[in-house]
Amino acid sequence: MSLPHAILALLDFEKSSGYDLAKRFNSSISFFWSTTHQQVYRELGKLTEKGWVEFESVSQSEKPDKKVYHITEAGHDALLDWLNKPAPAARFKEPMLIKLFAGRLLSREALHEEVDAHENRHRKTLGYYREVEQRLKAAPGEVKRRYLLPYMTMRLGIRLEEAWLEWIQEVREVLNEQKDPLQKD
Amino acid sequence: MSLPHAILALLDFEKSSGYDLAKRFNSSISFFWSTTHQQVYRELGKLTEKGWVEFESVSQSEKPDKKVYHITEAGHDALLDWLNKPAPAARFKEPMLIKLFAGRLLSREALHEEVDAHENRHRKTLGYYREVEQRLKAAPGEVKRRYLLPYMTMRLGIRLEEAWLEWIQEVREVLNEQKDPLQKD
DNA sequence: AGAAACATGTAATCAGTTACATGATTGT
DNA sequence: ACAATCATGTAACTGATTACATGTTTCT
Repeated sequence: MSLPHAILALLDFEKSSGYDLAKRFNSSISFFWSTTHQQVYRELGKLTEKGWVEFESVSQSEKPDKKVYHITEAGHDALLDWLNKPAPAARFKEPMLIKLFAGRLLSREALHEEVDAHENRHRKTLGYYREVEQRLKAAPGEVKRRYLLPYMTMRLGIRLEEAWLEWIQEVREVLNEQKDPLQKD
Repeated sequence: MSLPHAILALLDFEKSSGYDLAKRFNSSISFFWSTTHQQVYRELGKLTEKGWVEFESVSQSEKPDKKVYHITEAGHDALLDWLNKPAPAARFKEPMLIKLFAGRLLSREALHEEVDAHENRHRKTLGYYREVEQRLKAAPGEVKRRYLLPYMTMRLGIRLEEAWLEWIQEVREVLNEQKDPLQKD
């Protein structure tokens, strides 16, 4: 029930094509909402039927046409309605933690590999957020004001990534038996 | 593709009924995998057909019968196969952050309400984890050894909750205009 | 007396993923 | 030559949620 409203929220900021929306989902806000272009196209069809969005076909020279969607007044109202209700519960599914949970069935090497892979992934993501952060800090005042709350969502992303990386260090120490976290020492 | 393996991982630790599995999902490991009893029952049916789990009906005096499921050798093998493959990607969906992202359309009061509700939720969860942590630290050595890696997954839960709470403070300061995080001062 | 917890499930629907399909342009 | 990016979509399937259904015991 949140995807259509996430799309409306993005379009309310800036009109864009389905393809472009999918990209926005999978770059800037991927850490709290991700999806595929297939789902976006399907959802845009439903939103068009409801009259919450409309599109103009833009023919680009030498490139395939694109449909640039924008939010309508009815769509804006629907978004406001949704925003004024309490947010649905979060859903977090992390298969890697199932592996760690049952990790006593794996070799130390296999566990280290998994942990290394995750460290790379999280370092990369954190690096990306910090880049975006620096770019935003260098932007004009009006942009900063407009993007203040979207930026705050990214601040959480940064804090969560930092927490992950600290935890990964702790796991490594435990795997190497340099630390026994359940002893009260 | 991870739920059946999450069930196998839990059963590999300790046999239990469908009802009980659902409870285990929604208490100890809910922060990285949650589900409903309906889904668990359906999945247990499939796992039984595959021969990866089996059950015994236990008639309890004065209570309805329960089916106590345990993992089979084939199930253990299937779990090991899955554990030896790289973990699928994580999925995190947090509707509250959609609200904050589009928060410029809301009143300051509405935003504060949402933030307060989240602070309560995360404080409660963190309190619960810390209780479990204290109980584990007081447990016998064999229990500690057995639950070392499951405990490490909870350690991440603790760190993520702490990160959320710190971030919520930051959001509050920004909403109260006590802080402008995009100024490089 | 009523609510919550114990215990199991079916049915219907909704959300999300994977596979397939097409065709042009740009970069290595 | 080959991969990647731009740009759009359909179809099939799998995963997850919500509503419904039943009956007991224990707690307030």
